[in-house]
Amino acid sequence: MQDLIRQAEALCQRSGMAFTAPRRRVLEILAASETPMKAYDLISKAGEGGQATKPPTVYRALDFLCQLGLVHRIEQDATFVACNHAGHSQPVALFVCNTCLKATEVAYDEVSQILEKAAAAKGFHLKRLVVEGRGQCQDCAIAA
Amino acid sequence: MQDLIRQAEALCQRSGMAFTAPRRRVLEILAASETPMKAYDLISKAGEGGQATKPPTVYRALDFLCQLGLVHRIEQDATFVACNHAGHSQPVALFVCNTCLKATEVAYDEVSQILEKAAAAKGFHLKRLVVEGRGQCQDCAIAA
DNA sequence: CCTAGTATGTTATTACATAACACTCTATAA
DNA sequence: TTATAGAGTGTTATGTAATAACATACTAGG
Repeated sequence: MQDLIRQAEALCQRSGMAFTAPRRRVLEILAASETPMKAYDLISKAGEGGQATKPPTVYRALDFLCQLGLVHRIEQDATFVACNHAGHSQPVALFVCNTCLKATEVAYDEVSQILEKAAAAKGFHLKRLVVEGRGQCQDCAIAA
Repeated sequence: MQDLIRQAEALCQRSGMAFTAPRRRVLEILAASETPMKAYDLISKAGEGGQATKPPTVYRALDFLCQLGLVHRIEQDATFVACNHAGHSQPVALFVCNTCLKATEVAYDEVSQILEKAAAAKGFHLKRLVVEGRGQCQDCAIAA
């Protein structure tokens, strides 16, 4: 997790972007969380201790972090999760466990090629792809 | 489009579910729309002419129609679109054009198998899958 | 030093979705 | 016939997600 922060710093430096306090704070909170978080939980968490934090501050940080690929937004339920593969922004699928709510990240290449072809067959040129799943993770399967 | 309504009626009859007025109304509006619609546009559209329609009425109808596979929810932007392949609820990917906003539906099988395997490799058992894309459709590519 | 660009702080509002409860309708079994 | 269970709708209110708009601060280049 400290790792992730360092990666973020390095990434920002390379691309000439500022890794400012609110951005760091949001990433730290997400990195420390076991499960994806809702924006408003992030907002209240970010406000603990220090000064109150308002929605736009957090949403702006999230936009920034998502663009860098350091954070992913899970569209299904509007939650946010820190990314493992910081930096190399290959497409990833996010699988969320219905029981423990943890997210598993899976890189795919094959899939995106197939989908691009399938889209192309209908004349559609794909720019962005969202692949998400729900189900049961290994730990919860064992526990059950 | 009349077709879709008839399919819906048949589908409901077979499964012993009621194809009630609000459900029909919501499906009609969606089927008549060129592009996916936001819930609140649906709500105000549904309220035109007849009596005012409130959010829960429409959301309930949408839940119902989504469960039957007659309507899809596009998670990226929280819109809803009527489905072509009523009845046989195979997994579909939805590709939305950034220009004209129309949605293209593409069935996939291959992809879901690959993703299931990829998930299984991490011990994850997949139950539901969301595949969505953004890009440019054929018509808009030609126009540009 | 000033000014353009980038980022944050703050207020207010818009958009998306559901909880909770009362009511209606219909089928079925006493 | 009437009771009652189930499914569905109507309505009020509220909860939750996200952004518009504008003021302010920081920093680097002319």
